[in-house]
Amino acid sequence: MQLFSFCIAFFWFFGTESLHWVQMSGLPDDIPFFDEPDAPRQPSGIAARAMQARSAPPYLNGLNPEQRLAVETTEGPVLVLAGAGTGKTRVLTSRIAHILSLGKAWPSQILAVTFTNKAAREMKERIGVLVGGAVEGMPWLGTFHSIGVKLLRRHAELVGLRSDFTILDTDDVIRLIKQIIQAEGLDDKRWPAKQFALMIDGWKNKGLGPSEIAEGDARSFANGKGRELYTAYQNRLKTLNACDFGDLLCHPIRMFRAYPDILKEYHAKFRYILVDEYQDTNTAQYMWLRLIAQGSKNVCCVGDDDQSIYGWRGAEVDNILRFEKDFPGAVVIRLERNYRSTAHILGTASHLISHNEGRLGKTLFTDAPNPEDAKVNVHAGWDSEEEARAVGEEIEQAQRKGHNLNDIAILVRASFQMREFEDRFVTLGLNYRVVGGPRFYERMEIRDALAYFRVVAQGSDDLALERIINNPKRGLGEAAIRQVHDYARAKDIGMLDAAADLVETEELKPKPRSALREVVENFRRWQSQIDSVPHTELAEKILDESGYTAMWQADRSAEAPGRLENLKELIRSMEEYESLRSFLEHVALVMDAEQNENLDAVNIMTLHSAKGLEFETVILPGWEEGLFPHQRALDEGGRSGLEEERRLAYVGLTRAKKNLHIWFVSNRRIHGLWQSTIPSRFLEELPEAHVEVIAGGDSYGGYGGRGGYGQSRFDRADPFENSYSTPGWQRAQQNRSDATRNNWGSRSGARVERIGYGETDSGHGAGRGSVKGRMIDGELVAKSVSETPSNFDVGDRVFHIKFGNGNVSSIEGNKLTIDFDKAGQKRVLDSFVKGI
DNA sequence: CAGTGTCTGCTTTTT
DNA sequence: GCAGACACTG
Repeated sequence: MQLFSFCIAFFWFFGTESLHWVQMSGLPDDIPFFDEPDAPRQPSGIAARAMQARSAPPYLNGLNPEQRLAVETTEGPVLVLAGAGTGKTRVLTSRIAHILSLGKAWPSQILAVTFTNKAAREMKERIGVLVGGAVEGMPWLGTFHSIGVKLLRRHAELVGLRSDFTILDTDDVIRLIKQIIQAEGLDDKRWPAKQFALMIDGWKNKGLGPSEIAEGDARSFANGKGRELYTAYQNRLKTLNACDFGDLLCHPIRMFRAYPDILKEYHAKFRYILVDEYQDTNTAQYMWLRLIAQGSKNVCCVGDDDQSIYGWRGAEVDNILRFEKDFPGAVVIRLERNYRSTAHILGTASHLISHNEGRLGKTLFTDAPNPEDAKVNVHAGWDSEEEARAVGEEIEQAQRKGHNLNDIAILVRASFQMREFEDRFVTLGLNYRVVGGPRFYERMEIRDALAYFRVVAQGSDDLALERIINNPKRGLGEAAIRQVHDYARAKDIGMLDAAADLVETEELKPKPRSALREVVENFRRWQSQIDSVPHTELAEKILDESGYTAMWQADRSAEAPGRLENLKELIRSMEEYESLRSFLEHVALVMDAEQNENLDAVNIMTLHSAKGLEFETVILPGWEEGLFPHQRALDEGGRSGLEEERRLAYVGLTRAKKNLHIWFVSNRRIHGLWQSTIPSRFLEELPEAHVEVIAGGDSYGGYGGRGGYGQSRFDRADPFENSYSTPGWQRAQQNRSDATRNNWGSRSGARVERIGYGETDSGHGAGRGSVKGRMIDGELVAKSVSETPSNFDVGDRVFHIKFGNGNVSSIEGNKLTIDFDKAGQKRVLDSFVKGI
């Protein structure tokens, strides 16, 4: 491990412009921290005089008064409400630099928590710049999970683990749960492992162990066996010496509660605590923080309640709203001076978010309004094809004017929207990158390779072994694996050991027996080489000798070369680590890979993955009811669901620095069917003063640019006015529940208002059961709709608002396939056509 | 035991 | 409309 903290003397040096860190002795962080020296003394003598003589240290220059207050209020609880683009990270990093330079704490006495590895990495880098490179001196800067791992490795035995426990990812967890469900004699079709994994995740997000979950929740799965299964799962994890992600938070909480003396040591240790993105903390993280923060009261949480968009995965906005109660005497500092966006963009975003209730309230402003700035553009389009076409044209135009594609982002609500843009950009030959797609370490071949490595590093990692025992195919089918599995269970040993035993007996059929023997011998050999062969070399050997590489070389499919390339990349990336084991540790927690930033390309991503980023030009397509706000958010989350969608819109708007384009269309293909849509209610919530309505591209006003047939409200001169600022739009709002019933099939308006509200605010987990009920209900509704025989017959002449005239060529329930005279063959719902 | 047809279901995502 | 999961067959 490279976790050496440097003992740093905090002297100001005469006349130096930046901070100088004097590295004294290398004090490994792993030595018991309670032996650490007290916090460094305040500088005295020459150093103190030098400090007084100086003007403000460089990291304070250029901070605005609020930022500076947030940096300098080091003592006591502080909540920094940092609006989008107000210099949040700058405050956090400067604050750390400030604490260090005043000599208030050693680097190892500061606990700084983030949510993502990316945020942690950025923070490390930026502190590095401020303090001149002593970043390793911050051993406790990391994600909640990575700090959790660190705590657990030290105290594993207190929660019933060994310190070399493995961390399971979602895939492993689901397979494990499936086994448990089957072992209980339950039907794993009726009770999907995936669903139960989500429930467990939900419980762990709340910090609940098997004995603490609500009776109703426990009963809602597998005929009341929920609690039993959860207990069995936890026991199984213990025997496997493994943790899931939730445990990385829950185990430390349990440990701190059970061993107050250990908690005390950490109280003494952490003098300053900082938390980034506080609005995203879930209950477990909150409990964790509360326990640790009982020591030093110097807790600084930074966040923005208006950007809380992860309620559905357990985040509690309440944590940030409650801060002042939780930490009496807290200083609340608002950062509202925005350095990112134009006044029009800020005005638009502020006006939109003001429609939410239950916020702490901030209004962003800019010091640098510029009359030249463009207003926010709202575009109306016919359908998603036109949307993609027009956006493509607009981007090409911007490119011709010399804009970088890298500065442009398309932010969508749901990933299916990306496809249309991708298709269009491919035909245009426009570079694009999809941010946040399947990540490197989640690719099948990478996970397979890692499974091999895991078994070599940890012979008892049964989940990993099961993944690759018959991959490449060795003729070890379900039957043979079951035999090994059962034997291992019976003897309470690992599967690899069980396999080793079994091949010595006559129990297996000859073919599987020799195949299994080879597997065992291979792993035994690799295991024996773990200390003698360099780990990158060993990794290559494993993949070659197991036949895994050969399998992909023999594969003639289009992806095979890419997969081999990925495997090479994996081996290459291992070079940075000291050993196979330290590499695996890294991989378990840091599941992300770098993007190619050298390529100039348009960024396409979801609104969620855009949080924290900024772009010169932002395009927000698909602002239609049902898509954004998403129907399911409304169905399952009721009012709070709508507010979260609005915050998501706010996040989208505030990503833009200069140009912001919002799109809505009147026809979109959803689940393969063309459906009419109505503009998002969020459009109505934008302030007219900052918005300009653009009448589509040149194809606007007619279908596919060929124009002419079909009339709709968007045919008029000013679609914006006519569509949502007028009595007509108001009427549409009132009729929304009817419209959505037609437009969105089974997930629909009227029914939802009856069932959906009030009970699911707590997010998934608890909500799941009731959601399921609703889905079944929805299915029934959908069926009754589709079983209603259509009023049309094959051969009927019909008219469709988008496609014009055509003949019905076939009918399935209420779904018609129609040969249109001009638009070709399409499948549409019968409610969208009229007989003529 | 592995390949081919049929059925299902369909937001957002980190660790 | 399409991907992923599952059931059936050689």
